[in-house]
Amino acid sequence: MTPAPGPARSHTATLTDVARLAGVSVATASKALNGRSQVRAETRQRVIEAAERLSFRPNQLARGLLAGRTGTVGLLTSDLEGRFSIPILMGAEDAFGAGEVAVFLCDARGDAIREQHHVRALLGRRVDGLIVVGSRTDPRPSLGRDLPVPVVYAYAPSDDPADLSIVPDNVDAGRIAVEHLLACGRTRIAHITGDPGYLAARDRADGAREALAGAGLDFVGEPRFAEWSEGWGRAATAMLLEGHSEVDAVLCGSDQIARGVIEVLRERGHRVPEDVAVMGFDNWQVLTSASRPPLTSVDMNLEQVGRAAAQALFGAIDGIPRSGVETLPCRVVIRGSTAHLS
Amino acid sequence: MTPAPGPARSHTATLTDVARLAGVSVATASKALNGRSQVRAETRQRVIEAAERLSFRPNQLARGLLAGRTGTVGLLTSDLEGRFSIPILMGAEDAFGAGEVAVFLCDARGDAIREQHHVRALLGRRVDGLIVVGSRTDPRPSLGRDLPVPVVYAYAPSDDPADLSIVPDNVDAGRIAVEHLLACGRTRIAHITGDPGYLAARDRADGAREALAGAGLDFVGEPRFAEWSEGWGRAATAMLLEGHSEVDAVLCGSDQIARGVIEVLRERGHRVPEDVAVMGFDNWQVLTSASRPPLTSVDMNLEQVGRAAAQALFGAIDGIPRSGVETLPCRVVIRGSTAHLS
DNA sequence: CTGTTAGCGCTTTCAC
DNA sequence: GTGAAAGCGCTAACAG
Repeated sequence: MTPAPGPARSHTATLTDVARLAGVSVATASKALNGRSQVRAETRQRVIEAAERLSFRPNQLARGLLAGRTGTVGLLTSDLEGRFSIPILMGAEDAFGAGEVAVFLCDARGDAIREQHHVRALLGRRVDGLIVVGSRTDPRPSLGRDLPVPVVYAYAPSDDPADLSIVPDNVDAGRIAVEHLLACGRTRIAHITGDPGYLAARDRADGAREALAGAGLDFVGEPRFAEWSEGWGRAATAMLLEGHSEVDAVLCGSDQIARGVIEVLRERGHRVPEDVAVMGFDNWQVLTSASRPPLTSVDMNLEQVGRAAAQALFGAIDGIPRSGVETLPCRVVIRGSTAHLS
Repeated sequence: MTPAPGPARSHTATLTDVARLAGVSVATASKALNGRSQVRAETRQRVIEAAERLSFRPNQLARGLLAGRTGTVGLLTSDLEGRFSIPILMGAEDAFGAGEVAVFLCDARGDAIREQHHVRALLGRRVDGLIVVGSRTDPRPSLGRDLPVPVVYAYAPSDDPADLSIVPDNVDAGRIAVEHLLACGRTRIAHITGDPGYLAARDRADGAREALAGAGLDFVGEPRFAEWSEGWGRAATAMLLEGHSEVDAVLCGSDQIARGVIEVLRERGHRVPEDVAVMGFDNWQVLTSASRPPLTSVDMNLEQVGRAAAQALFGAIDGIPRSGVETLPCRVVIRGSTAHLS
């Protein structure tokens, strides 16, 4: 009368089995395997051997039940296909994987209901904490203050300042991008970027303008906002060249836009980088390295965002909470599409 | 004397709390909440209200401990950054998320040691099953036959035929690609593809050649194997045009290669698709839709691979194991880069 | 219909 | 040093 038509689980070895085989009590077996000091060396050895023979793995469920801590965390993403979630997720997985923490992955598909459902499920599994990964840097609704476990928001900050959020510093990203172009001797810099509804687009533009102002300059023409696409990069470049043929650098809001920009520049006989330097954001390898010339780009250090979020969560679990929005610096990755004026 | 400097867990409500508040025994509370029939309606109501007031969530650890089933599975990837793992992972997450199963994500970073470590950790957490996601379609070492839970391999098949593997049908993919080109009236078809060390490259070429043979044709020139890159696409096209200017279609081993091919074709004054049709594999949106013209490509249906793997795992957990390598069909996504000859 | 009892696998006092 | 016993939160027998 087996409980179910279930799997032929050949009774995974339990501590009781180990203890019996070693001829000791479960208590002693437990102590022996967990390195407790109150065990005779010879006994410990016998237990360890028994455990090995049975390929015993302690049941973490039972442990967690007792300890009140499960060594698991929930990773809640809103869109897995988006390419920003993945590096963050990798960073987090990395930081956790090093320790003894396992990660539950849940994708809410951008749906609040689904998200709520996942949160409840995760809490039922008694995760020790939650990381919420957004797909854009605009603030998102907080999960609330009354959760029984700490939460860290990554990439997309929570709209509640009492929560802790870790995000890349897009303003600074715009700043260092322009600084690089200035260092290359460029002074007539245009900006072609993406959807103005994205905070990232506005932040980058703001930072860039700030850096220009610091050098007593401004953009050539107004920044052009529209779409994060190659097509827009092409269209905007055509327009730009008509009004401002004196341009010597184009800062693009994304690598995709930059690809389009470069393409049209070359078609129109402008050499990159000799005549016009081009740089993008995101440092998306498949685009940057296949570009002709390879594309200089600002890397948002997303893996680091993930790692930092994981570490912050650790801290919060251990009772050292932080709050507010913390930003992480980005970095310029220099390739052939920008170069010093000779 | 709290157990640890741990989180200020304000004592998450337990079934005992609910029972006390409702004025019944834990057993009755359990029955009431789980829809067991032997409870008076009025009592059940009282328990449910109590549970709600305490925002009680049943502890899945305790449940799992008792049931011998945890409702969790492990998803073992070898390279998260690779773009093939993600859709598969999404499909699997999707199929599971619909039910009551939670997914542990582990990335082995292509390292066998790390993988082994993750497997042990997952078994310790008593997952009900494992999905192993590879990053290429070449067979990979089996995790072994003596695991206490069922395993399904996705994308990369196991080298042990006793295991169950779900993979896209690359031979058929090559076949349907050529059939599409033939349907477009093309007969002088060249093949530029990636690393010959990849089974996927060889399979696709084999399938393509088979379909050509069926029409009494063969490739124009020998298939050119080298790298999965735009750069190789460009170089190979230059070579191709020298020896075989009569070509009227190029089947590319990947979308990246196709992008390079199209670029050089256009530079050399060949119209796409009027003079030469071009198609790729993978249907990687960012590349296919930004291409000029948009790129026809073979989609490997990876989400479906993930979903199928999840379903197969369900089956195996319920005691209906399968084995061997099962292939799933791919599909041609037609865009502007291929067109009927007028 | 409801409550008592036992036990899932493990760790932890506390006697011996 | 070692073992007996209690209990983490829950469900499933079995009594009442």
